[in-house]
Amino acid sequence: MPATMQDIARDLKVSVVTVSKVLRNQGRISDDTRKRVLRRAKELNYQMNWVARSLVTRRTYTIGLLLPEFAHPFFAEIARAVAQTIRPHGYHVVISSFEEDPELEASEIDSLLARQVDGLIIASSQAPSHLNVFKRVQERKTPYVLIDRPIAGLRASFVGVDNHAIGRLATEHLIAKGCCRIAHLRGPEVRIAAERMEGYRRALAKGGFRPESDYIVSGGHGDSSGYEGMRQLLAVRPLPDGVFCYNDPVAIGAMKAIREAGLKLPQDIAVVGAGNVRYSDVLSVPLTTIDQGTCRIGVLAAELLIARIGSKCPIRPQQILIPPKLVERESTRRLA
Amino acid sequence: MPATMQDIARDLKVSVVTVSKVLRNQGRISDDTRKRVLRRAKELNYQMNWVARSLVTRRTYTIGLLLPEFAHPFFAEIARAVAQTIRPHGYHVVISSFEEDPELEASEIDSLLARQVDGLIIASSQAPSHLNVFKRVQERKTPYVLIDRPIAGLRASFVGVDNHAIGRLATEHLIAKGCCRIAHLRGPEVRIAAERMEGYRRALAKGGFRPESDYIVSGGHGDSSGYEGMRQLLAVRPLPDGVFCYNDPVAIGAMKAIREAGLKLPQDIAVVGAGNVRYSDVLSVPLTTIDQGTCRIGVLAAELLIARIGSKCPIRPQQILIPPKLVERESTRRLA
DNA sequence: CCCTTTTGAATAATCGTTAACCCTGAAACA
DNA sequence: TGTTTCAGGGTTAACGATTATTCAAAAGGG
Repeated sequence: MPATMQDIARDLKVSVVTVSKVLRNQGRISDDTRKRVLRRAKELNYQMNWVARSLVTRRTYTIGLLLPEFAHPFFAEIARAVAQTIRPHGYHVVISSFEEDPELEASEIDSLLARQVDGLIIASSQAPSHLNVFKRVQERKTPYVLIDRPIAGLRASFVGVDNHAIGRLATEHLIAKGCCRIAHLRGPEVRIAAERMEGYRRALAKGGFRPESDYIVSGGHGDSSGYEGMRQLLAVRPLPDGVFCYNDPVAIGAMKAIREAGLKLPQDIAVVGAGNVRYSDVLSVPLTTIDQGTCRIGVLAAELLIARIGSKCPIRPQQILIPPKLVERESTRRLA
Repeated sequence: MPATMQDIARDLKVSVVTVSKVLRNQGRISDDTRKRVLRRAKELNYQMNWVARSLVTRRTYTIGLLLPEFAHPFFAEIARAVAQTIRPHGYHVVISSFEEDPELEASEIDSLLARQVDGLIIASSQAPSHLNVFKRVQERKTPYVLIDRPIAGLRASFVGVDNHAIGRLATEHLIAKGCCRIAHLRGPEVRIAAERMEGYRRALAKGGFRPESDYIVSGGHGDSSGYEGMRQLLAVRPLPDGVFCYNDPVAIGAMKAIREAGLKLPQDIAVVGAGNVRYSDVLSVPLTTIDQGTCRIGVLAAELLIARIGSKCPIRPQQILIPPKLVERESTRRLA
């Protein structure tokens, strides 16, 4: 039903190629013809059929964005940044979330490849032992950039935050604030969480503290696991006077538990989160957190990908680690 | 580089069509041929080229999702629901946000049409006087569903919440809780905000209260405008003892202002939000709010759209209003 | 006036699949 | 024996663009 180049060409008694050239501003076309084509195109309300163009140019101007879940503010923010960064280049983003399910992730990657996306941005949940999907991506020579979660043993571009530094910054801050029994609500069994904990450990050691295993509680990445983790910590004696939480939601859950226990925040227990998620400054006790430059992750990943798509010869993988920044708020504002 | 049906056909000395038929489970093919094709396809790691298929079938199995901004939890949630609902049907979603800019919205819609999406889901920011974009969509006969924000004068399918009921529910709840000076922090100058306010007004009138114009403050939809709006309200005498806020972020901002003023929540001022956004139950004073069935909006819109795409003959537009539900939490839990 | 350039546009050949028809040989039926 | 029927496939022509090549006419040059 919508007009095609053929319609324009027929009406004007020129060839389709001529129309195509005018519309792309390419090739030698007389001013007269150009104007007639343009006019007729406007009259017919012509819109390029991108599917047809993609078939021959092998470019869809579409990139796939694969996220564990995009209701999570962190990933939502990244999605926004990616979309805004690529739009000026004429790209669109096909988004998909796989709910932390590696198999679903793999099948979605294949699906996006079949749709001929020009590139992929992935916050992957694949175990380092299951990298077949990525082999398939590489065979196709579809550029891709990993974000947030690096994968050991995969030579791929990556944009993320320095998780080790997050743990270090948070812990050093708590030490500077005079805490001497610093606990850690760590995240799930993935690399990022391990790195943050390692940063915490190093900072503790450097500060002259001995790490108590009672002070480290494992959990997930939601506020409920933060809440439960904190309840567990509240049973430990002596009570910790500072907690570094895996991320902001966990910290928010932890703060709830602390309040419910009748303890004062930050006087009795100081809390540091990570992520600088929206609303973390609007809580009853605004949360001190480590900003991971969420927005920049999206922007940089997108720019990196676009650059790779643009260049013919494959550039060598590039790793970008964004240095985190401490954002001090009330949850650690105690007499130092 | 990736294998095509031709590669398989050549290797097996059959025609491309035969391969195509096998891969689609269509037509009469002997069991032997079928198996050989399937085997070779697997060997070559064959993946359908959806662009090519789309060109001839005129189906991309892609829908466009247009949102004002998807870092907002409300829209992020909808996006998730939409994506999950359409995935089982083989659809993918191309997402785009237009930052509340009607012109950008229009150009994105055109852009998505050019990409031959099978359908559109839009939370539009178009003024009722600028509906040319939608005329273009209708001309193409691309099915679309409006969400969240209805547009007067547009015969289109719509899924949203009953905003009038939201205002009513919230206000009646405050009245039931014994508030007698109920203020309203209203949203921006759009229809939804007006409807919520109308619900508030009606409920007030029905409860026998006279609406004071001082008690209604206009604002935006972010927490900062809630904060400032509330500061304005705090200067009014007599002080309100209950506030119905346009949405949860506004309510969160308002609660911050109330706390800063040294007032007790909910004893001095009770607060009701709307949206039941994540984290609204994890605040220092968990927020009483009106649940708009965010997830259901996404699911229903997606199902409606898929149904429209599936049916040849255009079904008549369908409007779905989801009844909101009160979620009572601490921010209004006072002696009734 | 003939030859070379330049200009402007047409032709032909894809791109990877699918839709609509057509063909062939063997079994079934009369 | 002649006619159907049907299984199992092949042929041809799109789909709506782009790229590469070719070509005719006008323009320039000696």
